[in-house]
Amino acid sequence: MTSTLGYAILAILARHPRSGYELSTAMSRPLGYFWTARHSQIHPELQRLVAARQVSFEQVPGPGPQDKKIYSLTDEGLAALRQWVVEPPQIRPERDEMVLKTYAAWLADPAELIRLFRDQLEAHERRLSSYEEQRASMPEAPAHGSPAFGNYATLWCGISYENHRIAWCRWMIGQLGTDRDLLEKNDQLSASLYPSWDAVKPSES
Amino acid sequence: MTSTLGYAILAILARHPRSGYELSTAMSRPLGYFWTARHSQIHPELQRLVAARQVSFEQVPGPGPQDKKIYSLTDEGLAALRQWVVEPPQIRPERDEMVLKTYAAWLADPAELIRLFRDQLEAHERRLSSYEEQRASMPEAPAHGSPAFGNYATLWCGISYENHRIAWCRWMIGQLGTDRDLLEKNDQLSASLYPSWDAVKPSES
DNA sequence: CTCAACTATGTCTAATCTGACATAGTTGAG
DNA sequence: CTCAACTATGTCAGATTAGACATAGTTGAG
Repeated sequence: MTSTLGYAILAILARHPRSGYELSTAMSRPLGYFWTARHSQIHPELQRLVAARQVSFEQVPGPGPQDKKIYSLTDEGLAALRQWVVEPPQIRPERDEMVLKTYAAWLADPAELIRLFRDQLEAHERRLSSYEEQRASMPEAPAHGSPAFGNYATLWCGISYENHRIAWCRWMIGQLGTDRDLLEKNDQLSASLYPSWDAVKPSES
Repeated sequence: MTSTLGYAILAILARHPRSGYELSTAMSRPLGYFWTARHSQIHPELQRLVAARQVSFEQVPGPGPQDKKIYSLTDEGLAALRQWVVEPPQIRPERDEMVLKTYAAWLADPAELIRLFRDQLEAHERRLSSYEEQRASMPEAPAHGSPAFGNYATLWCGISYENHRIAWCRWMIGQLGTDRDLLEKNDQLSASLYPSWDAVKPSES
């Protein structure tokens, strides 16, 4: 019944109570690296969670114009979150635009592709350093029952992911950088569409 | 103007013409590993692409009840696809449910978590073997201008990704398997919510 | 012969999510 | 003082997507 976004909110509130505004800033960085939501999604979801008695709130006069609503988990919310954590995840279909571009990369100019992958490589290297910095200011092996374990384990995943992505970008740049195909390039790009498609088995995907 | 789904369709049609039905089967396996769509999404999108003159179709009496519509790229569609390939990808926010569960993993029973991560590990190992099989029946280094290069490069990415994921699952299982915290477990799980939250700096996310 | 699986195209509702719109007080830089 | 940035909560229109509904002929197993 509760959506995954709902559980994301519960997971943050389990650390400590927050306002909707604080939740939306938390969902951009660093938690936003694996789950994002705008405030326009968070506010209605909080109302739903309150209706479902999984969170409650307390009105506090904040520094801003309006009263802050500080949300916290109810016992019911905590129980639901605990149950959800160990359930197998929904199979969300992967939709990776870079891989899709790669699937069609044979149609493009290698020099332009190299530029694209160099930019990607830089972005992933930047994110990796940011992760490494975070790891440096973190205890080595937090106890499983402490929130720090959640931070530590997600960070480990992020570092592993960025390393994978960096390796792949470097491999692509290497592949595209060989001279052999740069020479063939012009022929290939000017070749007509479907040169002999009815001679090709459709099973080749 | 054209959506990413539109480019996914163009990318498949660039290999060779297909019907909407064939597109939807292609979008489940193996292309579905990085881009999925149901036929209920594909048919309307094809109508849009026809209206935009990026694809055209030819009616063919198929084996089924209705005429097959065989779609193929127009020159305009091919040009649009080529341009899109080298453009920087949209920043799609990551939404990884397993990592979200990991973020909240400190709340759960380590034994149940191990079960969860073992299942994930097995799933990723299965997918990796399927990728390795595909690689075995594939030329070593296809020319950049041939569709086989697209297959080869996406497969390389998939193998790298599964290796990262497998490494992370194994690391998690190792972390959770230590006895030290199994002993602490009962204390932690029965600890009350927010034991001293107002003593904690809210900056700790 | 019957039934299930496959081929083939389409529509519709509901959920999720983005980006814009709307309002409004505080704080600090120049 | 003024203006931008920040804090703070909310709504709404539109795009994307999943899952169900709808129809209907062919093919092969038992």
